[in-house]
Amino acid sequence: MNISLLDKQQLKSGYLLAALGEPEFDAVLERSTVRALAQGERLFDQGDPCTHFFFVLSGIIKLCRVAPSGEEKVMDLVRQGYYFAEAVMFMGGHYPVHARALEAARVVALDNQRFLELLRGNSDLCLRMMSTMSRRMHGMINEIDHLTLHSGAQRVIGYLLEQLPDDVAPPSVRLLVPKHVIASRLGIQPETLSRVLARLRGEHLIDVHDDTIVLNDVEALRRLS
Amino acid sequence: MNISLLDKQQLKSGYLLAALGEPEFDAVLERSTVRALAQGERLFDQGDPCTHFFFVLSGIIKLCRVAPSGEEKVMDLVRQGYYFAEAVMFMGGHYPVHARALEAARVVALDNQRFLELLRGNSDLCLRMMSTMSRRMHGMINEIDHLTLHSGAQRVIGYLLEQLPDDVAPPSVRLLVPKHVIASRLGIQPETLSRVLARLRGEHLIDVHDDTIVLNDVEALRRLS
DNA sequence: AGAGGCGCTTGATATAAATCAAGGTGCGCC
DNA sequence: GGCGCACCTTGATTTATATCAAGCGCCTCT
Repeated sequence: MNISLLDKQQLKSGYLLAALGEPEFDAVLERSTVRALAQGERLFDQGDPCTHFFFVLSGIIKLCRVAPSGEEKVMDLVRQGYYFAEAVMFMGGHYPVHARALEAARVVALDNQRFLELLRGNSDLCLRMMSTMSRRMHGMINEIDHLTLHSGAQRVIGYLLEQLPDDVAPPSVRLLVPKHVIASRLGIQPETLSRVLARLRGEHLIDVHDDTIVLNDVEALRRLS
Repeated sequence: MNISLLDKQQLKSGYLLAALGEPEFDAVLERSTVRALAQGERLFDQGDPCTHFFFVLSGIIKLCRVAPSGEEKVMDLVRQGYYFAEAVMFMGGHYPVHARALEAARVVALDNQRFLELLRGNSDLCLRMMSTMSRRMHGMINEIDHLTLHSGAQRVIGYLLEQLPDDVAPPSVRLLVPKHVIASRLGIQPETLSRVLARLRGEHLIDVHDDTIVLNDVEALRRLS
């Protein structure tokens, strides 16, 4: 599928490509395509040869690993306006995770070869790329920290605080994905997530209405996380 | 402390700087210093302003986080010939972990500002840097995977196999750091590590002599990991 | 309308790993 | 020498979380 003007604008507004001039930007687009994915559709599997990286135009992409047992760990949930798999191109080879559309989604697939050519001659773009990668690494360090040094309940609270937009009153979070996906993201079972939320509700720290969670005492929650 | 010729050679043989020509390499060295650290000595703390990244000439550097409770999680153990904290410079700000010398160590401290200048004009160096960062990210993905999808015993086995040099017979691993450090690295308690090793010993899958572990059945261990 | 399926919750039970506790070994140091 | 101190091991107990199981509300499809 070809790329509409609107898509182009969205793509260019992302941090990574904002550094590019018109001719370079067009050069990237030349070999880029838009992929529309149905709910649950596969974008790539772990181990697939890595040829492209991606930008999310709409919808949510789930990046996950699956254990031999079939159990699945959600590594990341990528939303509109974010990139993913951009770091893989530097090791070539294969995608280290599976990518699935959690809901109907549209992504831009950017050609690795073409982009590497561009990087070779544009160290400003390189620095942006490295900044993006660095940010991602910090996120992973925090994730490892949380998985090892914090309890399940603490990770849940941390997730809620992380998702909290800083402009809403009362402070509240919309869960945009099914709870069992969030549980996997946090490395706990759905039952455990349910119980943690029930406990927090019992302590009047939060209120739950469908997929909206109101944080009644952000300070107290912050102390607990 | 100044940099000896031998140190220079070691530094230059690392992947990252191997791309540099003589004048550029000298430019990097100009603002670099060698730091000798005693056992247990602090190199930097989490939150310290990030001004340098490092290369290990000798000894072992421990990168860790510590929980409010005081409990410590070893994020990485950096050996001779490897870099660390090189990705932090792109986000500026602060070190995300503590760095300590596990044993007496010598490191080269490379000035971030100077290195960034160099990167700005050298996209070949940029690509090497990105490759290094990409490799590190893959390691972190695997770490998160292991922490969530594998049991303590499986992580221990995975660690042993990872450390296994591929040229020794019989297949064996020298633990170069105290066992409680490895336990923290794996996200388990020292007692648990001890028990796992005892169990594997009981099943004749490994033999333990002091800090050397002989893997009697690599294939079987690989199946278990 | 009824059947089936999915997502979620709640309860009962099981289990891996942490914690608590004690003892052993080796080592530096007074 | 012998005392204190890491480091490690092993046993007993506790605890957080997973697992198993059942039930509910909601949606879709026939």
